[in-house]
Amino acid sequence: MEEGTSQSLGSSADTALTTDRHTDYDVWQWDAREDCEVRQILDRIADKWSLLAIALLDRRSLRFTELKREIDGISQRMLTRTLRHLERDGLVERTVHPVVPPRVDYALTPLGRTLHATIKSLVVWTEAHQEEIARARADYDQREADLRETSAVGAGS
Amino acid sequence: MEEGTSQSLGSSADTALTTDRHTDYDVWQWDAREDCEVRQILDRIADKWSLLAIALLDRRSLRFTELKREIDGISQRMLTRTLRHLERDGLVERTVHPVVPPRVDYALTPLGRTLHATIKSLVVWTEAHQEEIARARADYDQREADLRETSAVGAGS
DNA sequence: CCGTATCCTAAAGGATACTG
DNA sequence: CAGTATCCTTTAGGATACGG
Repeated sequence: MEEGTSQSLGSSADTALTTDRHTDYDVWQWDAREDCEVRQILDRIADKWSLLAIALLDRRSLRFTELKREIDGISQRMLTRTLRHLERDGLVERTVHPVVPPRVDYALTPLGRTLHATIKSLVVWTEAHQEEIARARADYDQREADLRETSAVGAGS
Repeated sequence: MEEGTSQSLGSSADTALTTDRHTDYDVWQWDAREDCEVRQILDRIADKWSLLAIALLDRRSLRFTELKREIDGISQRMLTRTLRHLERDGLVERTVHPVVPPRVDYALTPLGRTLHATIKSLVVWTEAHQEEIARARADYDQREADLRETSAVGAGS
C-alpha cells in the first residue's frame, strides 16, 4: 500500500536544489511533523501577522512605528516578535540608525521578495475560488440544517 | 450571500481605499483581519493537519482509519474536525457507505486538487530556499550570541 | 522611538471514554 | 469502523508597565 514510509526528511545535503523531481515526490518529505522545514515556513507565513508585514514591506521599507500604524490592531509585543522571526529567517532586514530618537528601518530581503511572490499565487487561488468556497459552505450548512430538522421530526415513515 | 466580496485583485482603477501611495495592488484587500477570505483559507491550510490530509488524498481516496493510520500522531478528534472543515469548504468529499461495519471514504474534490497544486509552489519554494534560510538562522543566532557576549564582557578592551 | 518583561485570557489540540 | 463528548494542557497573543 505505502511506498515504504520514506523517512528521508532531513536529507538537506546537496541534491534538493534543482526543482525537477517534484512531480512524484513523497508527501512525507514536505509535511510531517516538527522536523520538517515546510512545516516551519508554513507556520511562519501563516501566523496572524507575518503575511501582512511581508506584504507591506514588499512595497517599501518601513520603520517600526509605521508598521505598527499600518498593521492596525497589532500589539507592540507581536510586532516585535513577528519582525524578529522574519529577520531570523532571512526574510526581513533590520537597520538601526544610531540617532536619537532611535530610528529602525525594516526592509524585505531578496529572499523575502521571492516568498512574497510565491504567496501571491495562493492569494490568487483564493480570490479565484472564494465564491465556490462560499457556495460549498452554504451547501454544507444547509445539509446540516436539514439533517438536524429530519432527526428532530423523528424519522417519520 | 456575500455578493460584494468579489473585489478584484489587480484593481488599478478603483483603488484609493485608504491611501493612494499604492503602486501595486492593495495589501489590505487580501489580508486584513477575520473578514478576509484569504485569511480563512490560509488558516485552514496552515493548521496542523489539513495540509497533510490534502496531500494524502491527492494520491488516492482514503477511509477514516486509513487516514488516521497514515497521519501518524493525529488524534481521533482532530482528524474528524480537520476533515469536516475541509468538507465544508468543498475541498474534500465524504462518502458514507451504508454497511456494517460502516465505511466512509474521503476524496479530494476538483477544487481540493487545484488547491493542492497551488500549495505545491510554496513547498517548492521552501525546498529551494531551505538552505538559505538555515544559513540566515545560523547567522542570526551567531550575531545574537556575539551580542550577548559583548555586553557580558561589558565594554572591555 | 523602539523596544523588553510580566501577567492574563482564549483557543488549539491531545487523551480518554463512550456509542451506533 | 467511524465517530462524539468531556476533560485537560499547552500555546498564541493581547494588555499593560517599564527601560534605553
